[in-house]
Amino acid sequence: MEIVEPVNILKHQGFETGLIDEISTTGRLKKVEQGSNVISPGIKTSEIPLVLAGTLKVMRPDADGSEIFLYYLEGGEACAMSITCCIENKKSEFSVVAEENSILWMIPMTSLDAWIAKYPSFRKFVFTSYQKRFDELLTAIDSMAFMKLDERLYKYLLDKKQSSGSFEINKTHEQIARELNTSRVVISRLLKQLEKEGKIEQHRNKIEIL
Amino acid sequence: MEIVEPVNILKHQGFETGLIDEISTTGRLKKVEQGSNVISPGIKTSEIPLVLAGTLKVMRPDADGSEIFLYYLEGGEACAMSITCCIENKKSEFSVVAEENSILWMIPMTSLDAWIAKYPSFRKFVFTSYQKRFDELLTAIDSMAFMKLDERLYKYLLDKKQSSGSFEINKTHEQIARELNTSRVVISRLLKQLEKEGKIEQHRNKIEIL
DNA sequence: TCTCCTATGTAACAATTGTTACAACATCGA
DNA sequence: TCGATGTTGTAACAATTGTTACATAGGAGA
Repeated sequence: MEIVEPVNILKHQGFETGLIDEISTTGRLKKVEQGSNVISPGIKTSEIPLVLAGTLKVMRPDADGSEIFLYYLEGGEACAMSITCCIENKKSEFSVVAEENSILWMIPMTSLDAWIAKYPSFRKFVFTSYQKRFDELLTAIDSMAFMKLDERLYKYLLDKKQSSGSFEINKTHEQIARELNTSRVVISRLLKQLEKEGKIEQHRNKIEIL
Repeated sequence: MEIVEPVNILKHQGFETGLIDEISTTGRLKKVEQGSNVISPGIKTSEIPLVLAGTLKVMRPDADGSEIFLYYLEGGEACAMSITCCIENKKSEFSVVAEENSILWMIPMTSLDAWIAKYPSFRKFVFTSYQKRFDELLTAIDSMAFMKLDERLYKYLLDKKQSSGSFEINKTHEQIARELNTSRVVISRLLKQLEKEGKIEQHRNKIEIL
């Protein structure tokens, strides 16, 4: 994986140098492997993950173990839901998993409130994060409320392509089915249909977007 | 409608007296009639509505005019999505309608950033608002992803009872169908079913929760 | 090479939700 | 009182999605 200098990502957010200093000295670097949990549902966290490299996947679990895909967090983005969780000291009601090997900067929540009060750029950053996540959740709601499964599936594939920058998606039908909260057979059926329509090509463990 | 002294609602949020003064002098009172639009999709707003009395209904529109119900805003609550909208100066991607005759305190966005920097209680208020709305959106997602329509409908009725404090719901099948993004016939069918199960009683333009 | 395991394809059927059409009934105003 | 309009009930059918069962194929490792 590309080696990332945390400070560059922070500068890119338009943070004041004082803030960058504070973040650099109070946070810590964390590397996570693909598939590993960053935040588990039902657990209190005291750190906010800021993505330096890689991609995190945010999921919503329900009572009986299934999890539905919500959105991806990419470079420069922080998990807005963690922020409210931390500030309110509540258990998380979502899960965050590393979609690829990723590098994170973990920001302890103790400093958050002070930074929000002190640095305009940090306020801007936090509110922009909220705005983005609201948009993502609303988009997820749109998909579920207004789109049929075949459209949702195709949108899912395009989102994945977008976030990974690759035309190839290395997932099984089973994995996709779980993220869209349906069954494998249904996904196989719809993928076949997308293939017939010339939108994708299928290989073992791999789907190619055309 | 009950007459409300704005200051009491503000005090109830634990706001500092300085903040209460600022809000009282920079905001304005607004009365809205049941059914009237408070925020329309695609429009920029420069004021945040804070509910003093009554209930607002927040909806998500899609391209072809249908709107799905998201959640209610009740006394003491502010519209979190308006806050990000205002701060980012973006058009709203949702609509807010008065569910009953309501009294609002409109807070101009110009002061927001300063108050967030200055008043800890206001930061707390803003982040609590965000937390609540995230929760509501996640709950809406849960409903759509994991529940069948009959359960969603019953949950909708119970939510409505909860927010209005009344066992009677004055809505037609058609209205309910629109908010749940389905058709009237389907709602009639399911309401009949709920009636047979002894969960509700139906009258013209009115549903009674048992 | 031969198994074993996992991934994918497919058919048949069930359940849920959506659509169309029409009947029955209440309410309101002419 | 008499339409006109809006609300609800119901049947029949279509479309979508979910489930079960089994077949086929590819790859990993003994």
